[in-house]
Amino acid sequence: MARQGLTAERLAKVGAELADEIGFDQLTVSAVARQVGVQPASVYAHLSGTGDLRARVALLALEELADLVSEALAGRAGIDALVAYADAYRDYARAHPGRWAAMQTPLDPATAARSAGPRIAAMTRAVLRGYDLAGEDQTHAVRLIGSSLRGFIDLEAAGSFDHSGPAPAVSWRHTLVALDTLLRAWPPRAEHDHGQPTLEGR
Amino acid sequence: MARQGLTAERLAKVGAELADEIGFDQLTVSAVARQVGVQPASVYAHLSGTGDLRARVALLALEELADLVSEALAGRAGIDALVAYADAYRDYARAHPGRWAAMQTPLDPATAARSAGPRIAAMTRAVLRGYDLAGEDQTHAVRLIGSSLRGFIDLEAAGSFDHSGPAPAVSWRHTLVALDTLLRAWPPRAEHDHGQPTLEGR
DNA sequence: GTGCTCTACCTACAGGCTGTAGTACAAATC
DNA sequence: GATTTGTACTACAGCCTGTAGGTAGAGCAC
Repeated sequence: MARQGLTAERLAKVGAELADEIGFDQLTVSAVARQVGVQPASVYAHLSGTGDLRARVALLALEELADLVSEALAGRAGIDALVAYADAYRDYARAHPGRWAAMQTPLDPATAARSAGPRIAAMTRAVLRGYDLAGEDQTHAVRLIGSSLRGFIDLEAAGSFDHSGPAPAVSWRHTLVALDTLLRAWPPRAEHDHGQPTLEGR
Repeated sequence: MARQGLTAERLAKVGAELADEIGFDQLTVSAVARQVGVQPASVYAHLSGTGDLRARVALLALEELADLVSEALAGRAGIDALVAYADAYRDYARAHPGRWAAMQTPLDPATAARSAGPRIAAMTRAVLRGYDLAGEDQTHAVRLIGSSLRGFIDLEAAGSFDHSGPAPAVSWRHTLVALDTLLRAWPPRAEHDHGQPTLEGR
């Protein structure tokens, strides 16, 4: 009855917190409405639906992560920058699993262009400035780093590392050192009996 | 009216195909019922609900992938085995996006133990037998490989590589060569001005 | 073939979520 | 105080889940 002062921004913020608690795939218009103590229909005055809600949470998460990465990278280079960059990702994902999940769902191209995604991409390339990479090699390196970090974080979040060996944090450190090693020696060369079979297609 | 001969196995198979078409997150009891031309309630005679349906699709996908990987690895070692292993993963994910997504969702521990997951894990370690890794190093290597491949495949599926540089397949080859290089030189060592800052915690 | 049993599949329904239409009431402006 | 604006409401239609209880076909005994 009394006005709550709902806005799309506030709903996105509530949605982000709720996603961290109950999981991004459980995030619905109804859940947000319940959380702020309002009827579901009222939310539709500010959001166009569940898809809109989730996209806004994703945008919010990208902004937050971009800010954290930006802060982490300040004044660092080489492996220090790489570690700071990677830790910013992993720390964020662990602290905010719902927002992390939100960031993984593809945005439509127009929205993606307006998001903080490009800002993050630029910082990723900035990390690689500490290494000696030119042209396409840089793209390959960006993709390798992105793949490894995202894969590790997803597997850790899914609990895939829970039932074996040393703590994930130890493997994480090894992974970062390994990536640093690779970047310093880029491009990698297959030195194998058969020559370079892997670059010949199948 | 006429009997369809529904079974849990057949429903899981239909579910797998449907997931590839409409997306794993759109896979519901209702959708499967529609697909086989039956009332939703009838499906509950064979499955305990949407969760059960999705878990069965995941198990089916794990079996399929395990068979493919097993076949791909036969008679190969070293980088050839690594490439065959990785390509089996990527090919499967590209051919069956819904089943790939199904495999990513965590199963409950009891089900996971009975799945083809352990079989796949054993084959992953088999790939590493071509390299000289002992004890914990092997675990770290398994995790790095798993992370990199899964991350790459997920990013490619999400379309993250669509708007830049060379074709993903090119980066994929580079990634595999890079991983091979790393495995041959394992453990990686940080050779940096500051010593080994990354192994000291933060 | 008649009757029995099992079970596959059905209709009907309760409850939750989405999204739309139309309404009441609070706040801001004049 | 009257008007305007917009916030939040009730009511509803539609789809999905999952349960309860009923019908009919398949296989078997005789």
